Amino acid sequence: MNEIPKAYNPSEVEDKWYKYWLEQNIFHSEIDNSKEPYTIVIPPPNVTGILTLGHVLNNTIQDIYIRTKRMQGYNACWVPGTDHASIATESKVVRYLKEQGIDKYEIGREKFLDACWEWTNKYGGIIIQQLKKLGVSCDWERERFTLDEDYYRKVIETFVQLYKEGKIYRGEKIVNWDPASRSAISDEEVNYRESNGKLWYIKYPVKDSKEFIEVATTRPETMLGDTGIAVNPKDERYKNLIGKFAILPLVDREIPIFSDWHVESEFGTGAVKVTPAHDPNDYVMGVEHNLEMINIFNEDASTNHNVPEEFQGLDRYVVREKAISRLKEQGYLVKEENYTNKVGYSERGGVPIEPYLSEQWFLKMEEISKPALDVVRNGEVNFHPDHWKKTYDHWMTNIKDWCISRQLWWGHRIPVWYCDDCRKEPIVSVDAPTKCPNCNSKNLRQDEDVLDTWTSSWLWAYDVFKTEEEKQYYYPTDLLVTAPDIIFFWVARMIIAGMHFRKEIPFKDVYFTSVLRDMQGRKMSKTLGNSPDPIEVINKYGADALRFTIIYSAPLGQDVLFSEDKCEFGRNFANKIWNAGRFLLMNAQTIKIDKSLADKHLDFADNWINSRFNKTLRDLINALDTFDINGSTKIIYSFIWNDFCDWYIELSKSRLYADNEEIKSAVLTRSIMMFENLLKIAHPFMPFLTEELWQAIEERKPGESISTSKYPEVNESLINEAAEKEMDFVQDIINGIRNIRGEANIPPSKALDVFIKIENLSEYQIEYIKKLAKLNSISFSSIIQQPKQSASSVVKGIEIYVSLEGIIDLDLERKRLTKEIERLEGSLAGIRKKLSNENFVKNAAKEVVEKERQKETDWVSNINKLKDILNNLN
RNA sequence: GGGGGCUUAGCUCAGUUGGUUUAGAGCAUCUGCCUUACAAGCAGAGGGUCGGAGGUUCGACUCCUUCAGCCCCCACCA
Repeated sequence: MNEIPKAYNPSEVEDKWYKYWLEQNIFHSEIDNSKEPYTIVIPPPNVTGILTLGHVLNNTIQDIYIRTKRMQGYNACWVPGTDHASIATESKVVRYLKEQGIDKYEIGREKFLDACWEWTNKYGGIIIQQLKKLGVSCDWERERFTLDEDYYRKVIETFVQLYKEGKIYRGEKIVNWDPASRSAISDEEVNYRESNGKLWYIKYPVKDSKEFIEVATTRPETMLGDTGIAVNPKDERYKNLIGKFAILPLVDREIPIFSDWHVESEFGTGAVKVTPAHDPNDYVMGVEHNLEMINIFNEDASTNHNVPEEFQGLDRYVVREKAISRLKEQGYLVKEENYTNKVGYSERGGVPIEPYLSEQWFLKMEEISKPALDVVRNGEVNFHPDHWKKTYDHWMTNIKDWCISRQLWWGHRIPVWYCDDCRKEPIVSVDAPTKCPNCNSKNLRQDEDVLDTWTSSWLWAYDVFKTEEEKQYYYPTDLLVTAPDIIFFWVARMIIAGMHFRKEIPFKDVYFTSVLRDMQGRKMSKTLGNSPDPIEVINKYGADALRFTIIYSAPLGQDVLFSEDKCEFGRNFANKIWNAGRFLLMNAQTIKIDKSLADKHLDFADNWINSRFNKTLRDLINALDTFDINGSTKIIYSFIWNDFCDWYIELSKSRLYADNEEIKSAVLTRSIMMFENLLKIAHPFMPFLTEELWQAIEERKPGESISTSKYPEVNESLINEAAEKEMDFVQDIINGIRNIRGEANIPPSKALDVFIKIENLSEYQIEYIKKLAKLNSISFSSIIQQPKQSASSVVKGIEIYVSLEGIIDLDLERKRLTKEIERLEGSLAGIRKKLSNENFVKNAAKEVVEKERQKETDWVSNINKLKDILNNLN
């Protein structure tokens, strides 16, 4: 290695090492009973999705744990895969076909599914390739897809099992209907958005009277399906009307006026038009009061034949306009007001949902969710940050039955068959029945619907493993890392499934990642175009830089504001490590590496860095254990940059440039060994750079990798307070001199002469101070007098004089000293105030008081010395 | 209407169970440097009465109450 580029170039090394890791099969895990498993299952991205910064954050965190545990000797297994994402994928394919002039319903189920598979095969590999660019160490041999044949079967088996347990039923209910994909969706798939609408006041004539009853509505078009009017039982205004009938304008239907506690007298007019087929609340009232349920919409939310002819076949919003203008013409519209309310949108379809009465399959949740609630409450499953526990608890205790059928084709088809001949009980079976068990008819028809995507992903934590042996070994998994927005969709349901089907928790810890926002705090989204493409960022800054930056800026439980140029931070850090390596390796070309000298010629700098490293390692492991992953990056950063680069390497230079070959070898060998340690602890965060440097340090055996090297262990005996104290002292002296130099703008090329009033300084201390403070000479003795034309500093009671003959600005120096004296006097005043407070002396801990007393004497001494210096300045 | 989170330097954020002088880092700013690892760098400096008010305490960025602002989640006000 003769020429090492000055700057780290990630694009030259990343692909090379990823390929190497795959070739060496480093990420693959097999059952090994001699090792403890450490398992993570990936939150499977949508099969045709592309990588977002959210994925980057979440997969980097998983990779950090997997890589750390792998190096620590665990059998680390990270199972990757993708989700067929029923509705998301299907709507993409529908849109694509539409652009080609092809209609889903015209080509039919089979051809449509062919198109979906084609689409999946075309785009399905993209996100996987992108994840590899990020450097994640998934076991790709275990890659799974929720529509894999055997996985598909598991989903079906689960349905059948639940059906047999009596947990699944079919029923007609109001569901959230997505008119764009013409399917039911679950409550969780509806997003509510503020919308500026109107509140229309409409009067309905009361039958056999001249009176009117006035109602208010945000959705006048639904009046075509009105079958009642409700008022609060206590509302005096309407008491006389209860039991009478109103005549529905435009339709001419007689509808009953009744009372119901759901109605709030204060809102609107206090009278509510009731449309049981198109409003969940009205539905409840409809059932209680035996109202007619008139469905006025087709599946695409256009009006059907249940409305008067002039309104038929129109889009719901067209009907709204038309209804209003008719009402106006006929004098029924009283007034309209601006009104802000929340409108539910389909998460995938992006259009307002329509509450819609239809026949669907439901899963009873109450009973099966109980054990899942317990394990979170009692801490078998831990959330990080743990305040999500509350959210979880609230949802779980108010859980509703889950609508699991979707009027879609891309997914797991519901394993239910109906006999067209006897029309008895539906046949529920994993394998297709050949004949009806009741009448032997072969006229069987399978349910057209598929299952909600999440009925496949809730099995993910264990059914990604194919055999029972593997499930026994790898399950429960250790950690789940996911975005908090799928806590109900996925996390809760996985815990439910784990507890119900395997009687075991699916994972011990759940880490909820930050939500990524742009620098204005807006959520990153495709439509805003404010989300940088991670691959472009990787190409520009490097995968390691992106990984480190995003983790460094993502504190647990808080949103993170991110922009591409923040990655300069990570890039600079990578470059810093690169150059530290470059320095060591360049020296290794001329200085012999000799591991037998590793413990020879130790001085306090060596003891200090060992001490710092072991403390750092201890802190780092603790941070990872407590899921303070953001903190862990800070620990690594400051050790590498400040301790190792700024001080240790700089200190080692004076010994590396001396002429004792053995000392040179000892120092360089040690430095490189320390560097290797630091590469190891940084590796899970920045895998590519660290592998590149680790491989460059020495000739490695074929197949060796830092990924499988042994993670350092804390050696408490190397934690050395004396060495840290000594280092502290030397650093203070150097900083004092540097401050004088900086303040006086003396260029580093001008070597200074320094006098220190101290009895003794070791040879190393002298060398280090000279080197780092750029001194020409250093004189010390306990009787040194303040030289003329010198600047001064008092460090830990020790006077330091920097001779500045001919260049000193006495005014400036006086100012500097005065400022320092004022600073100390300020602090002293604070301490004295404390100490003169009897209660403090009486109540505070003895050590604290003692510390303050010590400070007082120290500061008084420093101040006096500085005052003398100031007085004698000439 | 409930629940949760946030508010510390111009910007983005640290600050562990309340007690090392005058609260830290990175970026940005200013000054001096191409010092043979790194200008993506080195050295130095300036910059914050920790959102407001009150309280607990010998002592509060840290604990409590309250107010204000911002953000999320949940909930059947048509």
